[in-house]
Amino acid sequence: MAGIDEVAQRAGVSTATVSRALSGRGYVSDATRERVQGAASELGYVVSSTASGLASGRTRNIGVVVPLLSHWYFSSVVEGAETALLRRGYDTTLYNLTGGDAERRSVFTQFLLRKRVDAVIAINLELTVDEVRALHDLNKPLVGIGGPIPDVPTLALDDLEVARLATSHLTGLGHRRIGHIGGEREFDVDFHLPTTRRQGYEAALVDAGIPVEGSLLQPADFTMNGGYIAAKQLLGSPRDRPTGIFAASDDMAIGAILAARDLGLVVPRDVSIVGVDDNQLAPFFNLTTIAQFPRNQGEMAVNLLLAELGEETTKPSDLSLPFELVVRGSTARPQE
Amino acid sequence: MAGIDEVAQRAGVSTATVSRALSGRGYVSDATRERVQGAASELGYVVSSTASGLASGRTRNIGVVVPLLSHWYFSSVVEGAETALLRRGYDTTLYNLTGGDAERRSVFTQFLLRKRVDAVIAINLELTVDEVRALHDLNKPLVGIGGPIPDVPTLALDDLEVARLATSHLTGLGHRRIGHIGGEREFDVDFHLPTTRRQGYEAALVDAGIPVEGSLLQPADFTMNGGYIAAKQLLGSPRDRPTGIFAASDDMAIGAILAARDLGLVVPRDVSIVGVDDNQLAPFFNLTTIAQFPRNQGEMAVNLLLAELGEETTKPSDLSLPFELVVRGSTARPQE
DNA sequence: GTGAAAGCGCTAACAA
DNA sequence: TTGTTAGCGCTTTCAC
Repeated sequence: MAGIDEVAQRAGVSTATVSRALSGRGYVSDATRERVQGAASELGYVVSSTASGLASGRTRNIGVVVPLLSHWYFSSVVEGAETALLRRGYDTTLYNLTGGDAERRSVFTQFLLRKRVDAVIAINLELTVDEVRALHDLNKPLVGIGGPIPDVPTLALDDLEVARLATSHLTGLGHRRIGHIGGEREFDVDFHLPTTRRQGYEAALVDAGIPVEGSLLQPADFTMNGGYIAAKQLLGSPRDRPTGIFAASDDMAIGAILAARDLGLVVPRDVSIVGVDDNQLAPFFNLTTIAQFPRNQGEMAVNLLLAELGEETTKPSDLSLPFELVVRGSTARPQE
Repeated sequence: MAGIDEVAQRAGVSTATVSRALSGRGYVSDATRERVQGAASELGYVVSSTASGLASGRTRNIGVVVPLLSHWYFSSVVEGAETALLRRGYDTTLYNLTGGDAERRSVFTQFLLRKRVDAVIAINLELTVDEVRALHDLNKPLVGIGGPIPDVPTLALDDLEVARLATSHLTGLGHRRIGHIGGEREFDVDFHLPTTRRQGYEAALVDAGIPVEGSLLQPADFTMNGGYIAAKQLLGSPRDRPTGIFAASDDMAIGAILAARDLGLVVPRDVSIVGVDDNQLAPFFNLTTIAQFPRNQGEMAVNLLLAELGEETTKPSDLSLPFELVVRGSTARPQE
């Protein structure tokens, strides 16, 4: 494969000029630049990332670390980040931490330190002080999604407000007995998302002057099956059955819809159900939900990171992630 | 950060010996190796991948190319591949082709050619001759999943047999009127998977002496909603309604289950339904299905690829991917 | 605006 | 088994 000297020769310039022309760093006249670009493309020349990386210290590669990939949310965030990076000429190197502690340690003490990446995006990961320091010592910027991480700029959803909005949608419709699915202590990893959403639910009840009742809280594991089981519990007894349910994820909300059907209840006539995510199944189940936008989140993280790397980019001014109530057919006024 | 000379100095050897001790290439006495490894870990030394890559021509990084990431199947395959690679000390660089033609071209003419990766895994991608040649010219091995690609070893599911097995399960139970959801011409990309599965369905019918009926074929787009609509069509008319349905994916099969319920039919009493995939929702819906194992597929591809790169590994002897009938509660004998 | 030349931090002949 | 040394293919300083 053609090297930089062949391009230089063909364009009648030095290798230094080729480098400048192709990377956009330093002064090159327009005429020369075009000549070089022409020569490069005729030869099918592509800069060697290893040589360029060694000489410059920049790899044009970003590490993306996820706790899990085979889940709608994470794969969508990664997809959004990868697309944004590719557009800017960056590669995306993926680290999936599903393998457990030893794997996580090796990623943070070996893989991320071998200078393959210029910077790191950490998705829904509570990084330790040591993990952050190791990266900062190497001068690798770090951006988080799903925060907060000390000393790391982090994009985060305001889960309290998300839950409050979802629940207020129900109180606004006139519901007074509202159940909540989520918030199991056991699953309270990841920045206490389940707990925070439960608190948002409670805040909305308080806002509406409704007392919080322990019996209306059903812990679940954020799966459809978990939501199904929890909803059966909530909806099973005919007396003082809730007329509305706020589930902390769409999967659980859909499980709740299916549980309601199995109990002979009609949604939303007998019970209104609202979720969080707006995942790919939500439209099919006609689910009212609080949408979040994972692809866009990945892209925002990229913009934030590239700004730290000194690239020209539209740095997000606000680190709070957007969300939005999407009203579909699973919620309505309660029956008289 | 510590460099190789510091390690060499601390261990009292030359940099060449450090390189050999840490990479495992070339002779080093056990005593020396341990001394070097000790020095390296005390200093927190990690080999620079750019320097090592430039000098050796090996990057210890594999490119994984997918048409789409935010789907259970693809994210699971990538997860399996990434885990297997990480275990072997390799990084995984991800290329998602969702962006369209221009993006695909840039990936194959720029990104993959900049020598960031040693080899490439292509998932469910019909590569062009040019794309394959560009990689082979650079001496980058290539392995496919979901094959066949000319000149490229490819792991593939025998879709004809998968569909035949699913359908035979129904004929074996005594079903004679069996509908099929899938096989829309429009979606017949990706190595004709939909068409092949339809042919397997037809083959099983022929095996059982059952004539193929056009009215029992319902095209759909492999989504839950598509399966729902198709099943409504198939099950809507009470006379000569099929007693069994083979859907070419679990998502469609689940859509069919929900359609049956909405029509007042009980699964499997009134209609048996079988899918393909064994995805994360299948157990919840108690769906009988043909399981495939995407994580394992990613791992197999890695083993195949590492063998081509000359690494010690258990090279898969058989390029056909395993599948398996999983009988759950959505299939039963037809009613008398 | 462009060229000459000195590295970037390793690996791999080759020699010992 | 280990050390010496010449690159790997670029980028960047400095001089012009």
